[in-house]
Amino acid sequence: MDAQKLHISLNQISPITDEAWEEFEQLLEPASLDRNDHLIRVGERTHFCYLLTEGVIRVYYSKEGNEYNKTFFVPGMFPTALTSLLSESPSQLSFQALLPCQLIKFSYQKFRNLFATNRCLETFLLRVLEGEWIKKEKHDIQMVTNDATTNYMIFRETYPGLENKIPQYHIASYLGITPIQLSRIRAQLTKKS
Amino acid sequence: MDAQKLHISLNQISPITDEAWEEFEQLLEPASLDRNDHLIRVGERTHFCYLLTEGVIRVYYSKEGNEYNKTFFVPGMFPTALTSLLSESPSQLSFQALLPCQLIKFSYQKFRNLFATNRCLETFLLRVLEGEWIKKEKHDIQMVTNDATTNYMIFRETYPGLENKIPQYHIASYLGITPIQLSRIRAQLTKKS
DNA sequence: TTCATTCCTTAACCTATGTTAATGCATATG
DNA sequence: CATATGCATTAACATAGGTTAAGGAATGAA
Repeated sequence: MDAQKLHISLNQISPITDEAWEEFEQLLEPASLDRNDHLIRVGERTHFCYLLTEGVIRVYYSKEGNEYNKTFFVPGMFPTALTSLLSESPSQLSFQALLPCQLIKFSYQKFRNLFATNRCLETFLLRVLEGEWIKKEKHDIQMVTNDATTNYMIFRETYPGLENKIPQYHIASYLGITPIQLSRIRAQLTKKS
Repeated sequence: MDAQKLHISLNQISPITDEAWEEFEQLLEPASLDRNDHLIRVGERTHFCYLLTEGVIRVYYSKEGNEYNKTFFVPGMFPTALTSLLSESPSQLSFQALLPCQLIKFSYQKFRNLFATNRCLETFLLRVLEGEWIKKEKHDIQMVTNDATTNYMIFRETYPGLENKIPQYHIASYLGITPIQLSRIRAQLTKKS
């Protein structure tokens, strides 16, 4: 993805002036991950924001040896450990590439330094945080109020094509069920149709 | 709660200079709610931030006639519809007093207007958002990785004394189970001890 | 006091999901 | 090619939790 396309794409979230963009553009660096590489591991700190342009990343937390997938990032999203970044504390979550990934990264600190002269960037950040918050709230409501079958169907709509690119057990973990139960659900769905 | 005590208390979240406090203090207004009154109903917009000084407020979402308790606010917390406030959109959540409540409220817009001259207030807001985010993340992890019995015991530690002040079915809803199941859990816990 | 309302508990039964284990099918590796 | 490894499926059984329904304690109103 070239810089101009990126500017247009980010503008849709919140307008960024040409002057702000010129400064911001200086901060951008490409990054890439192999399959199964970690972007961030639990307990690590991060000082970068990321934008995913290619691939898939899962976010998960671990407890007593088990892993729980919390969400997936697909191109256009920001696979950034916000908690860690904002509060300068170790991440409670891990971010792992499930497919080879291409990203654009930039220093959060340097980004913040631009706020003084470019208010629109601060507004942009707030918009992103709002968006994440709203998305999370919606997702939470969904997960609680629906059964696993419904959530599986919503998953398929939300991430078209993804179910064929990653192992089923990652999807099961995301749905809060075992791979066995997911298999039962899939069997039942194909039987019905 | 008088203004000075409030300043000291908020200072612990993020420092607020005396000058900033003097301006901020002008915005504060008292508010109160009777038991079962709503602070915000789903679909409404809000333009105020609230600090709870007395009482208990539940946050819930509704779907197909059912209500799902998401969290409880106790004194010292900010029962504010952040999503609605930040993005100026209707709230997806409702806020209801479960006991008579005393609050302090202030206009979010007027508060933001102070940012230009008092950077520390903006930092304060960011700290609060961070805190909410981190708390939510921790809570989510808890709810997913534990069974209902464990979460019930955590509830009792997190909100000491609360379980005797509000109906059990609100607690059950918070735990994601029916009042019947909560009753079974309680019976089992007393049997064991 | 009596009656109604609210809410907690208990029982009986049912369903979704977890656990363990066996099978089979890919794909990778010697 | 033969074997190993990773993953999805299926079956059999166990358990947590939902549903319906009934009863009883507390509270408030007539």
